[in-house]
Amino acid sequence: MPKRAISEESKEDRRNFILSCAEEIVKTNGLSGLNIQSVAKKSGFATGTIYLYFANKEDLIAHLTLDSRKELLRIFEKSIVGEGLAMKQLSKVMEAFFHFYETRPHYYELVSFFEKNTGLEEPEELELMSRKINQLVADILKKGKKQGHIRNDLDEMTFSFLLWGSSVGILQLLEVKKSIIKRTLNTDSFDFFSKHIELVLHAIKVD
Amino acid sequence: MPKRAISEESKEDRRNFILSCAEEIVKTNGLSGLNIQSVAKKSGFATGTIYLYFANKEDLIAHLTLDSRKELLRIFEKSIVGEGLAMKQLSKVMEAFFHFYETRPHYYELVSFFEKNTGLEEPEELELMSRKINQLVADILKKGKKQGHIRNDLDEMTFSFLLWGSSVGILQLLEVKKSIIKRTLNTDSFDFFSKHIELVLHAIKVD
Amino acid sequence: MPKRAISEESKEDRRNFILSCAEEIVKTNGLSGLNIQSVAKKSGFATGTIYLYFANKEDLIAHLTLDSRKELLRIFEKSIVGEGLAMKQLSKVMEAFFHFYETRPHYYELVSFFEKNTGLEEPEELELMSRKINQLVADILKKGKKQGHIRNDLDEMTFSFLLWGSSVGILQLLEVKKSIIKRTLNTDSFDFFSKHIELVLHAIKVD
Amino acid sequence: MPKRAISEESKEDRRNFILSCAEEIVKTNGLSGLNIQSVAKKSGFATGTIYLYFANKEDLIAHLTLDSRKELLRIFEKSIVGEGLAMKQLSKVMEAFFHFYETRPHYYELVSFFEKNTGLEEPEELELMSRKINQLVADILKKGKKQGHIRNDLDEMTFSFLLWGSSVGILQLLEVKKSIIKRTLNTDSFDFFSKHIELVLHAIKVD
DNA sequence: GATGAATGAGGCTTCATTCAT
DNA sequence: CATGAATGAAGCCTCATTCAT
Repeated sequence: MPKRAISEESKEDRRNFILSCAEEIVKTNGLSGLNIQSVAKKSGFATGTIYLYFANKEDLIAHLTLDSRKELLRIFEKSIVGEGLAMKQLSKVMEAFFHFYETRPHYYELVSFFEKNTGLEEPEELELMSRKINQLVADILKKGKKQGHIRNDLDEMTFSFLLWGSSVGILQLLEVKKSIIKRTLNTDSFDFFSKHIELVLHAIKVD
Repeated sequence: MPKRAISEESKEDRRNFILSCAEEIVKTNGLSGLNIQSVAKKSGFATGTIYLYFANKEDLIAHLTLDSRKELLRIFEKSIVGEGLAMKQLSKVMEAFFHFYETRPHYYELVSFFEKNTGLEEPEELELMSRKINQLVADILKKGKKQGHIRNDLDEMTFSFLLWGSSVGILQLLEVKKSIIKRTLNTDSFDFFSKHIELVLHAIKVD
Repeated sequence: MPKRAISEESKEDRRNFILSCAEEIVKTNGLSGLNIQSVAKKSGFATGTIYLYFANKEDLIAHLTLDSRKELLRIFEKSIVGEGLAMKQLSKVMEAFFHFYETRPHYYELVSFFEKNTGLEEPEELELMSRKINQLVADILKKGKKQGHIRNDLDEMTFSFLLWGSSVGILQLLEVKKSIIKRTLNTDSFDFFSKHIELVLHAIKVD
Repeated sequence: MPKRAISEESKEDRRNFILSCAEEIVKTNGLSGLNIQSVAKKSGFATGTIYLYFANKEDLIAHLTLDSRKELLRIFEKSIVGEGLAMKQLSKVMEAFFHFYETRPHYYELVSFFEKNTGLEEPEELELMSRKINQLVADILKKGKKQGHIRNDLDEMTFSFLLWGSSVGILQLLEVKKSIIKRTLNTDSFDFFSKHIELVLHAIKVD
């Protein structure tokens, strides 16, 4: 059994290694710059070997996305530790999102990959992570309501979706128009995103 | 009715026809499903003919985007006609955005095309349209401040960018997760987007 | 008749104009950069119009070459005027060749065009000009023999061909390796070609 | 007999095979008749396979040229073996050139390929071979001077370049005008080229 | 398991030439 | 005569995937 366990483990390791290589490529060249040959080269494996670990390119991308979301959930959970106030927690989560995003300028390409390709559904596990992230935000909301700081007439799940969508959209905008925004508004990216946070908090707080 | 004028006109017509064919393809198959050959086939022209009207594929995409933005501006302008209150105008503009978007599920792919391809800058005219749209929103804000309905401590341009980014993001989310949202929240797309409008208005209104 | 004559003339003019435009393109972009569309654009005519003056692209190139050779003959003839000594005349002709060539870096592409395209024969008129140029050199040789300065055991026509071939070859080499030659030999193009002249004269002179 | 070595070797073999197929095409149809598809077809590989062995068409042409030059150097070296007199060696080298060329009517197209395409530089290795060939001739010259048979006032490198250029030019002329030359001069190609050799030797010999 | 050579369809673009007006 | 829009074959190159070893 030990032997098996070891090889199981190393297989998992190799899989993760390939994934990390792929991620680096996406970071550098964007999703469109990702191809199996380059992943093989970077990881030191042969082309065919990649297909031993992933059914196809799409599967690889799915796992790339999944990993990102897993990490995002971890980051979110860490960000609210030790903070009692829901409003503050929300703020922390959003800031964490900003920082997560900043190191992954091409992340939204991954996120949006699955609907760009007609008929492609998100793999199940991927959706699970999304739901967990959603739940985390919804829980904060609920807590905020109890604390009396957040409007009671606000569906938690709806807000969670809206927050996600709007935040991703603004980070995309930053990615696309960073220089224009900087020039026009005379602020840096974080200042800009902070305004978003401020507006969101304002929108949901009890007057 | 000089001959010149006619041919000029019909040339413009054919150009627009090609553009509309391309748009249809994007609608159906997404941007990644757009290729010159398919545009040629759909429009009934030969491959080379497309290149008489557009310098290359990128140029065609640019004009696709440009046309969309032009129409969006038109729609925005029309949406606020006859409405005196800034808050109402903003609401109308956002609703118009929703309806515009609903008929162009792949529009954001166009919008984000130019930065996904490293080094590709937005053509000038394209940026001009963006600026005009931004200005339209900023003007409404300014008016709202005068009317005393919108917070004075809100930079108009910043808000304009944020509104754009968040709205596009939410519409993307709808596109990607329409069914999940419907299932989870038990609402339709417009209801969902209306919540976004409501939150935005709440965020900026004078208490 | 006047009218006809005029239009005849202007037709010839337009033809020459097109030719000069084509030549300029070859000068700038090389023969491979020459295409009917660019000739049309540069000359201000429509694409189809070019085909009213030249049967096809090949025909146009043939006339381009023909014109060059005509001018070359003119230049050769002028170069020997007023010079009585055959050896000096030969020297003058070769110098003239160098200068002619220098302003037409892509001339040899034209010269060699006709055999690169399998089965293509030189148009008759083109050959006539070649023969005339050959004759001019042969005549100088004959004269030089009479003057007692040039070896009698030298077939004039053979030499004429050899001179042409070797000189074109050396000018091509200069074109291709100008910088290497300059660097390696520490001379300029004319110095280099002068060595060629010197060697040729040395090779044929009576000891 | 390690497996690695075998596959390495066979890979090299296949590469050479592709090269030889390409060479045959150039021989038959000229450089302009060379296209990747035809190389693939002739070699029995798929289009994409060619790109496993050569980065692009240009690279393939470069190696075609390189191979030719390598062989030319080999031939030159062999041609002078066992011959002590520099003048005789030069003669042998030139004869060898003639024979080499005769079996490669399109060789000069390869040689001149790299400058016809603006901005295209000769690959380094290619230049190295040129330099070696040049050096071989220069060495013969030097030796001839020592032997007292070749003029001392002759720069070896200059002569080497001139010899190359003139010889290539004459062989090109032969290629283009073989039939005219035959008809006009009543000699065969080798006789014609021999005259060139004779003139060159005459030009450099000590009187 | 691992390899990596091979595949070949697919996509972009060019350009000589034609032809209806 | 002149136009210039249209053609479409041809060529370069990429890359997801397969399969024999």
